[in-house]
Amino acid sequence: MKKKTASRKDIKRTPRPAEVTIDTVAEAAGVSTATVSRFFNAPQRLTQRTTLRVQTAVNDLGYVPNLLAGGLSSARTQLIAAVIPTITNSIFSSTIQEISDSLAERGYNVVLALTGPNDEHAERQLLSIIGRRPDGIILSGAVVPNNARAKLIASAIPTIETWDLPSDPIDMVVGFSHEAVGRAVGMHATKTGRRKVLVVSAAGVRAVARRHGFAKVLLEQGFPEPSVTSFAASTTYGNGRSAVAAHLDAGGRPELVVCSSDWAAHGALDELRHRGIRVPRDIAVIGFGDSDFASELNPSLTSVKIDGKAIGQQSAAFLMKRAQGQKIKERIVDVGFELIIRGSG
Amino acid sequence: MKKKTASRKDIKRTPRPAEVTIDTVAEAAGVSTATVSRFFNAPQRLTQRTTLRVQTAVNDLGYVPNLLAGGLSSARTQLIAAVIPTITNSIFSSTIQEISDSLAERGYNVVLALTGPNDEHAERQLLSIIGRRPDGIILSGAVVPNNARAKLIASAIPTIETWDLPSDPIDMVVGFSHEAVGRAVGMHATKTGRRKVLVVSAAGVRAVARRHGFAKVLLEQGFPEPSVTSFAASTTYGNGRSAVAAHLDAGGRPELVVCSSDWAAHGALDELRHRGIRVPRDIAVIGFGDSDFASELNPSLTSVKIDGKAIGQQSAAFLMKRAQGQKIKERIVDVGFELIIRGSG
DNA sequence: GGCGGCAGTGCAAGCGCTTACAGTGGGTGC
DNA sequence: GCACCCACTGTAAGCGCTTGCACTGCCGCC
Repeated sequence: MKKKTASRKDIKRTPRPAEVTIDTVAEAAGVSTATVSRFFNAPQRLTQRTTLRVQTAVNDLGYVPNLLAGGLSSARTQLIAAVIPTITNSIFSSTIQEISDSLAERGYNVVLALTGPNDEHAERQLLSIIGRRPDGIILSGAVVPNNARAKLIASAIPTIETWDLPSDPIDMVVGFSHEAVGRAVGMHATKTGRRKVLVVSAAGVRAVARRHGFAKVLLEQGFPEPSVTSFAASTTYGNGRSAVAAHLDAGGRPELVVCSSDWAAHGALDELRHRGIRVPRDIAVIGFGDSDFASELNPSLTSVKIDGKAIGQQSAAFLMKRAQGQKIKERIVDVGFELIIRGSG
Repeated sequence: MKKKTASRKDIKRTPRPAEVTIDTVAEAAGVSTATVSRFFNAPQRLTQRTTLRVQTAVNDLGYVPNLLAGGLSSARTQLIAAVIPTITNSIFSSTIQEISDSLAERGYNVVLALTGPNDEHAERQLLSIIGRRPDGIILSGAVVPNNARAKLIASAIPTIETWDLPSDPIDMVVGFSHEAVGRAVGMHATKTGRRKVLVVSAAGVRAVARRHGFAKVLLEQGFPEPSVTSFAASTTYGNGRSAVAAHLDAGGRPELVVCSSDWAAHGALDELRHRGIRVPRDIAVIGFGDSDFASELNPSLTSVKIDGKAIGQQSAAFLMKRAQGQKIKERIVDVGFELIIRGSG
């Protein structure tokens, strides 16, 4: 539908509150906007004299470049999205911290997408994240719904799945096999001959994968199926305590308690001590995560160490390579894990 | 400098990889871009028929609106910045989580600015955050350098200082008085008559404020000055253990150990038990933060409860009010705290 | 039958940057 | 002395949205 329209040149609209823009600075410095832009993005291209003039104008005006405009124009947002279930007690925080630390000086920021303890908000969060056109997306512990997965792929945003080794990766992967962790713990358990096991586990897919790997080894070695107490979200100190208490009260007499987090293991340890049960003589305890306190407990806690910081470093390196337009041949990195055997068993 | 330039109409530039834009959708749906925009931002303004056509086009094309462009155009980014020292073991995570949770369904995302355990990166991070033009900035535990403070004010971005009650606020405040917390703990200590105190404390300004409030009350009541063991960053389980161990080994015989975190208190508790010292009979222990495990320890831990979630809720409410253009009269909210006295003293 | 009102939609001017290309001027080689 | 280069700097066309106004057509009312 065509219609004749008056010229807009002379139409007054309510203007939005003026902002100090690159034009303001350019005028003040007596240069073009391109030069001001270069001052921030390619300073080595300017003469010292020009640099000084722009610097002065920037300081005088207190100019802070609008990264939205810059990002829109350059198609580089300097934004990395971190997709995790929750930020509270997150085992992934070391990874995020490392990514932020190693990329901050290049001007990157991390934007969070919290998908909820059970991925309730995964789809909504991912859509909104894709809308922000980050230069990279780090997925940790969140399950990506199919619809979002398709959009993620279509978006062509570099994506890294971490803390796992998915069988059908979206793009890049930096992680380890939870199944293998479970098997390693299982091997250790069978080696020490502890037949009756209580597993205190979260219900998430990774915790379940570890549990399966663990149980598999036990069964293969002719050990009985372990008892399982499962919790909806990630396991806490309180979960560990109450799970052990309930199990014992119900007449369970385990020789080993395997927990899906060090917190839970810590709670288990305290509950056992509280009941006068010796660790590891009567019952051994194994955690997961090798938290900072694991080595300081009494007895010190046997646990599985994951190098979350290394995952962050590798992920950051991947993203920087992509940012420089390099192709990455080996897109899957297994950072492995380490079973650290300490006093608790 | 004017110069004659050829018309650019016919100049070919290397085009950037095409993106599905609002124009693509508009064409596919047979409507204008304005209508597509309204489909996302004011759906109630469209007829059902139009809505359907746009919806179909959006689905077919897998269109995800570019929020950078939208933000630039509307001057609303739907981005909230959270400025905190570190994401690992952060006491502020409950606040951030709550802000994200309560604002996510309105399309907001949280972008992080990690200033470092001792605010090393505060200035750089704040500048980059201001550049992203968030709709709000939540400051928690970070000390804002003067230069950044000036730019923050000039930016006119709604800013909320949390977890403290600054004497000269930047804008809005949702917090409590650390000095008052210290005094409350001090009152409790003097009431129980424990004269010799060891304080295990972080070196940050808020922990120091609590320590001062605490010491002040002790001195006022004629108690001796407490001993202090100080740690650079936030205090850990290991810090608590080693501080207590070192103090006792050096011949200290405190009647009360006050820690600047529940982690440290937990470590202190374990160290005392390890040495066969009874809590609270011989030595009492007090923490800070009322972590989830505080009530589950043996003995349960006396601690100071801060409602971090409430801080998040109030902050989110403030931001939404501002977003709707409302003026806020009472810009300072004291959420208070609660000394929870449990078994440890 | 004419008219005002109104709901729905379109037009097109920005939002504040980046960057491909185009000038400009001084230095260099012959 | 002149042609070339090269290092800097400027010009201006977008980047993909939002939104103030304008326009259209339909309804209800007198």
